[in-house]
Amino acid sequence: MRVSARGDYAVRAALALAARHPATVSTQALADEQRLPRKFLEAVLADLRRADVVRAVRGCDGGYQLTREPNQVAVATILRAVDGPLAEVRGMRPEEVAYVGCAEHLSELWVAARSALRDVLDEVNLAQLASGRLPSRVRRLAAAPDAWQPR
Amino acid sequence: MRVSARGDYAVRAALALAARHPATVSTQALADEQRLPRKFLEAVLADLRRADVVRAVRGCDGGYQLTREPNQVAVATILRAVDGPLAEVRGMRPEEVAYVGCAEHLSELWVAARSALRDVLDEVNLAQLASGRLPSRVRRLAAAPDAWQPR
DNA sequence: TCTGATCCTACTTCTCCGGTAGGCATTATG
DNA sequence: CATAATGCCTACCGGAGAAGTAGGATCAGA
Repeated sequence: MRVSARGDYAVRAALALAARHPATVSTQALADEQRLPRKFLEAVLADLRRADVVRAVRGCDGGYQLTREPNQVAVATILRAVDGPLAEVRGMRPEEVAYVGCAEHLSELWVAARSALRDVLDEVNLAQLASGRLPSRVRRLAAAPDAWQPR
Repeated sequence: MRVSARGDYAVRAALALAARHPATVSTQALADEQRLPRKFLEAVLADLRRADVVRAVRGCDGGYQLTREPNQVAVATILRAVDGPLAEVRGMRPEEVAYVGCAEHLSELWVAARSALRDVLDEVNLAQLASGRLPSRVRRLAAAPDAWQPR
């Protein structure tokens, strides 16, 4: 799982918007609050707008606001909007890579891995993440013995 | 989760080696069997050798063999050997990214996602994958309602 | 009209990815 | 000893994407 700077910034900006929902917040304010490069964030927010996650208000006193309630926006939705699909194998979707011989069951593994990812990222929304009240299954994953240890 | 061509090829080559374990198999034979570009596969196998996943036998009739039994080699081990860590956020490990304000709980989410990935990729080994006898938890993930549907 | 926003296009710099080429080192076999 | 098959090493290439940056056009409220 590779979360790019775009993905990271997008989630953080969305969280900042969720915290002030339904107010309108400018790029500058978001950038200051989360210490993000403003111009780059602009491009990221444009992605979120095209994906209909946020709405833009132009002109003086403009900015962005979430189009839905924070508890209706999954983190996965944001990540998909700025980076592509959650899981890819050689640039293709896991279910569409074909294997021969002893590798035949490999697609099943990739699909299972994606499914595991979805069970986390599609099930956590901005309201939960902002408040720290994550679903119990997710909390259990993060609390696993070596979860915070690198491998 | 982004599995590169390197990762995909590495797992498939390892599976082919597992199928003939403990025989020695040449790069050419592996490439033919799984239809992989031979020269590129050479570089991938070099990574696996440096990670001590396979042993190389030089000279005429040389090739590669697994250093351990197929049921002792996790898929995650192979992926880490050729692509880096399973999970990265902005090029860093999930546990070492720091957040301020309303994004404070974000690391917990990243760690949970990595943990979910590990629960799949670290728990499946070459013997299971070659035979298709995946752990029940993994099979259940792949059998989930929309697991094979793109999102 | 002025000001503070978003929006759009373009550009840069750097790194990685996928792959290829050629030659050297090693070893079993005839 | 010669040969052929193999792994090993270095170098190279073209394309794509990542992470920003720059500058200006456009829009709306005071």
